[in-house]
Amino acid sequence: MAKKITRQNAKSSAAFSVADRLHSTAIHLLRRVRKQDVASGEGPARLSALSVLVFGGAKTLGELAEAEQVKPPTVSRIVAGLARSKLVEITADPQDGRRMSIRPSPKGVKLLHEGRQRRIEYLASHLAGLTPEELSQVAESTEILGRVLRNWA
Amino acid sequence: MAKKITRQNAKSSAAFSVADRLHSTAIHLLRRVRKQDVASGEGPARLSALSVLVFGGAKTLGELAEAEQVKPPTVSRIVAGLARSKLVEITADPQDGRRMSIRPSPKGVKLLHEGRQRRIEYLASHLAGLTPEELSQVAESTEILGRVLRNWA
DNA sequence: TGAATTTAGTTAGCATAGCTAACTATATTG
DNA sequence: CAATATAGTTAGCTATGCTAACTAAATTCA
Repeated sequence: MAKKITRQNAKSSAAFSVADRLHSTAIHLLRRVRKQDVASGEGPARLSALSVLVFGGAKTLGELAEAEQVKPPTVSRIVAGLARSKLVEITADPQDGRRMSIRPSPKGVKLLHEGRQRRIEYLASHLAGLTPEELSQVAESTEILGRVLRNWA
Repeated sequence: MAKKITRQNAKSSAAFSVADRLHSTAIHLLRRVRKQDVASGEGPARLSALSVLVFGGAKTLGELAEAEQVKPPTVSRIVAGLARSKLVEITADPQDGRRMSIRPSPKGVKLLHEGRQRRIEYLASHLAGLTPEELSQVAESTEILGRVLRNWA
């Protein structure tokens, strides 16, 4: 039986192709960028968590797990690593003895910004060949995907 | 000393912001998609390597390492895992006894396409809220970044 | 030709990062 | 106050990245 071509099918087909390429591109882009991040001495999960803390402010372990979309035991180790490197400061919640408040330390803020700088200079040097139009298209697309992520079920 | 504002600075500044958000977006997007890929029973590195083999054809271990931007020992284990799951077939190069030729098995091709289907349906359902214009903007941007990756130093 | 070097891939051992299951300790509820 | 729920940790598994040191095959060259 022949498949009926509808607007919905056309849309799904476009999304199919976009999603697949997006996935592959994201994987390979991160592999490249990760090589710059090794200079920070911290792994990607720790840098990502630190970034959430620096830009989103103090969080409990559970909130951080939620934001990072990983399970509490995983965050527990990530935070332990960050604390060992003195990149975060941890205080107990005086209202609730089970909760902890995790904040970036000045050292953590500094390390994150330096890493960001390195990463950007590296990426920017590779985006140098793009026209301003292309660059703004990438920016626009990133904005769109960021919105999709925030509205994710 | 005041910083001179030039077209170059403006461009760098745009690239700075784009690169940073791109990085964060890529990380969080992959975390989401990865949850779908667990259904395949194989990890992200194996699926990525398998994808390279399915779409790029047979490769030696070294070529695969090059394509995946990881070191030979890492690929060695990835390929061993794929072989254990019967997703690739390995033959010795008759010309050079040191080399191996790694090809996807029919089962590997099937698994990759099924995973691709699952991933796309999942992603597509979340891209459903986008306008056709937004979707094509993401597609365009992915195309641009793919080109950047292929021309990477 | 045969010894030295180079090349392809493996093995061993380390760290990070994800998970589940089972635990501790604190809060809340009945 | 006992039972239950919640926050986080610990233990132990797998996967993925690395470097250093190894094996085996091919190539170079004296």
